[in-house]
Parts: sequence; C-alpha cells; structure tokens
Amino acid sequence: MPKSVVYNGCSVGENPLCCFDDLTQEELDFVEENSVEVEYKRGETICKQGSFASHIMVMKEGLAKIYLENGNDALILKILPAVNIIGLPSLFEGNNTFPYSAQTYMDSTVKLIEISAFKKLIESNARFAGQVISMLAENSVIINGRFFCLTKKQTYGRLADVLLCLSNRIYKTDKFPLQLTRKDLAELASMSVESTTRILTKFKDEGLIAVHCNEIEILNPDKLLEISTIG
Amino acid sequence: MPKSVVYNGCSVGENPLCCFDDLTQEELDFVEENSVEVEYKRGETICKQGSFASHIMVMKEGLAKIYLENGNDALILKILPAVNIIGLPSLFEGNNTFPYSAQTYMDSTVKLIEISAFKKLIESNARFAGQVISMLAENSVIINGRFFCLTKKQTYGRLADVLLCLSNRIYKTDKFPLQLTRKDLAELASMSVESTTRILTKFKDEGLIAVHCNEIEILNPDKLLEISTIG
DNA sequence: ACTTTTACTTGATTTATATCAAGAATACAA
DNA sequence: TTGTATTCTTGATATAAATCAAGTAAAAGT
Repeated sequence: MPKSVVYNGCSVGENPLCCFDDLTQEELDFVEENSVEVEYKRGETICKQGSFASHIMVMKEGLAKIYLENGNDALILKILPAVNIIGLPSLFEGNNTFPYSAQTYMDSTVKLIEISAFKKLIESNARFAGQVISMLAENSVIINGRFFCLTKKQTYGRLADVLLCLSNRIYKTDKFPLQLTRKDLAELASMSVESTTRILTKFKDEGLIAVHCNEIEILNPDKLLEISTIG
Repeated sequence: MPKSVVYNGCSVGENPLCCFDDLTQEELDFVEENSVEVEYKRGETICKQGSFASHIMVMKEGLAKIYLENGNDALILKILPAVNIIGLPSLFEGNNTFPYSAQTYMDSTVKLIEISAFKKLIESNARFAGQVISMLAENSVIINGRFFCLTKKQTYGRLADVLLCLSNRIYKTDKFPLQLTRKDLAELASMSVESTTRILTKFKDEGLIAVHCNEIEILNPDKLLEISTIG
C-alpha cells in the first residue's frame, strides 16, 4: 500500500512562476511592449468570469482569490499570492472568455499581458510553450487536491487546512496578520460563517491556535495537520 | 446580470481530441514507433496514482474513470469516453508520477505513448504544444465545473447531472444500457448507494426516467435539467 | 460623541444525507 | 436446481452542518 497523498486543499503551489526565465531579451522586450501594470485595491475584481479574455495576468504583489460564480454561489478554486499567473485556462481554442473571476484580498499589483502576444510566444517558442504546459499541469494537480479536500473532508479538517495553508504557503510564518475576515475564511473552507467561528473558538480552547487582535498564531501545527489528515 | 453558467458536473468535454491532427507524416510515424495499443477488461486499472508516469494514454475505445484515491476515499475527477487523452497533468516538470488513477468501466482499448516521445514532440513542434495547452486548459474548465457541481449542488441535482451526462455525452441517446452499477452512479455523484437508489426511485415515480431491465430511459430531460440547475 | 452599519459570537432548531439494519431481487456457482 | 454471494431496495436512526435568531463587539460615518 503506497503512502497516502496528503490533499491539503491549500491550492497554492510550491513552485515559483517560471515561464519567462528562458525568453531572449528580444522576447522579453516583446512582452513588455504588450503589457501594462495595474494597481488594485483590496476587494477589486481583476477579471470577471464570462468577460472577454483579452489578457493573461501576473500577480506581482498582493493576494487574490480565483473563483467560480453561479448566481449567489461562489466556489474558490485557488488563492493566489505573488508571483503567479492568472488566466491560462482561457487559452483553450474556441474559448475567448475568462472561465473564472479573480478578486484581490489586499492591495495588489498585477501585470496584464495581451493574450495575442502571449499566444504568439507560445507558437514561436516551444520551450516557453513547454513551461506553460508545466504550469497548467501543476495547476490542475493543485486544484484537484483542493477538490478532494472540499468534497471528502469535513469542516474541522477543511478549516485546519486553510489555516495551515495561510501559515505555510502564504505568510510563511507561524504568526501572521489576519487580513481575511471570518467570511473569507468560511468561503475558503466552503462552510458557513457560524461554523467557522465555532471551530476557531474550539481550536483556540484546545490551544491549537491563538488569536490576538487581528493576528493569528499557529501554536500546534502538528495537531492541526492531524485534524486536516483525518478529515 | 449575466446569464448563469450551467455547471453540469458532467466532466466530459464536447471537443474531440485533436492534438495529432497537425503532425507531419514523419511525426506521426515517430508517435507510432513509440507507442503500443493495449486491451483492458472491465474494471482493470489503466494507470495508478503515484506510479511512474512512463506514458501518455489515449482512450481509443471504451469508457473509463479518472479518480483520486486516498485511503478508502475516492474522488472521480472525470469520466472518459473514447477518444480522449489521459495523463497530461503528469507532464509538469519535477513530477514523474501519475497524479491520479484510471480504471475502465467496460472493455477498452488504450494506446500508450512513451512520455519521452510525447515531450520531444512538444519541444520540437510549437503548434502541437499549443494544442496540448488547449487540451489542458479545456480539461481544467471541465473539472472545475464538476468541482462546482459536487461542492454546491445537493444529491438530487448531482444525480440528475450524472444521468444527463450519460445520456447526452456518453451514450448520446435517451435510452441507454445501464452498464454502471448503483455503486458506480453513487460514486460519480459523490453520495451513498442508498441515496442513489432512493433518488432514482423518486425520479421513476415522478416519470422523469424509466428503468427496464438494465436499461435506462430519460423521459423528461427538461425537468432533470431543471433539477440539476436548481441544485 | 453618538448613530449606524458591519463583523463576530453563541445558542436553538432544522435539514440533508449518511449510516445502520434487514429484507428482496438478482446473479453466480456447485 | 439449490445454495451462496452480490446488488438493490426500503425503513429507522444518527449526525454533521446549515439556518435561524438574537445578542455583542468593532468599525465607519455623521
């Protein structure tokens, strides 16, 4: 029996964005000519599901969520710290709209690259195309992990996952500012706000975490990981 | 307010596999030289999560499921009729194992292509690479739709989805042989076998479907679609 | 400072759905 | 054919988690 994979619902990859590393100076200039940088405030929409996909986006700074919306329901596919790329799934032929929305959790800087320029690079540079493939493939593995987590784990495990993800992948420290609201956390763990509160309180009572004013500290990551793994 | 997208949890795309269309005869020969065709019986495993990804697979005939496994839990990501490609996510750099398992629902024919040969094609032919990107991108859109369905819809909607998917995408007719067991259906809709039975009975009582001996007929697809949409 | 809104917490209730249990139907084997 | 094992069905019960409700705390606006 193989060691079980740990599906952590984290939806943040460990590999840095790398598809621009192998471009020539000429190609880099071409990218620059066809891109702009934009500042977004907290809560602003970077791209809107269903709108025309005119560009590929690169998160340079900040934090965002990528989500599907349908009526009043929203499903977060991924949280996106810098540096990461947004919009690759809109590259598929016959599709010219964004398959998801993206919104910032805090003030963020985003680079917008003309999609036609991006496509031109893919067509002319097979190594670049290979890296785009690599990113798409990794992305699907990450999202599938989150898929597993949200469908198979129950609330405690899902929230433990979210906390560990913030600590390990986003802020990369045990003690971090809680810039996300309970509502944000609830949405990330796909549960109600009330349940989120209750579980956080329980974690606090059991000494797994400490919550100071707008700051959260992971006291017992091992136990949280255990909760996440059990489900 | 834009028209709501219909997330149907179907996880079968509408576009045929097309990445081999633009290859030269020489390239096609190269693919042939580096591939074999294998027959699988119903229930056999085509690829196993975690094992070394030595090849890309093409379903030539039959039907299979692609799923994540973790302990006793399994999550079906996708059902795969012919002609479709399996294993693209194992293309990402630094990963040499299959990120999921695949198992046949019926006797199937699969073509196995050496992954090194496949990668060589990507590196040497940017158009081919572009089509692989397109397939990966489409795939992620499909799986995200299923993700939404399984996390946001409740049992009736999910099962309605599965039935419509079988009818519309797999068998392409209103009346089709029920080769899947209740257990298979339950797994597809991510619910218990008992609930599956109950809901099927309800659909039958309400005249939405008819079940003859090992054959199922969709009598009221519109109503089923409504159930699927409401959730 | 006070008011209004928004965010958070806690408890009671409801609901969807899994699980448990046991019987019926079907398939399979001797 | 009869016995055995699956698969399917149906009912009763348990449970996780949402919803409802009402209050407190914090933030924002006047």
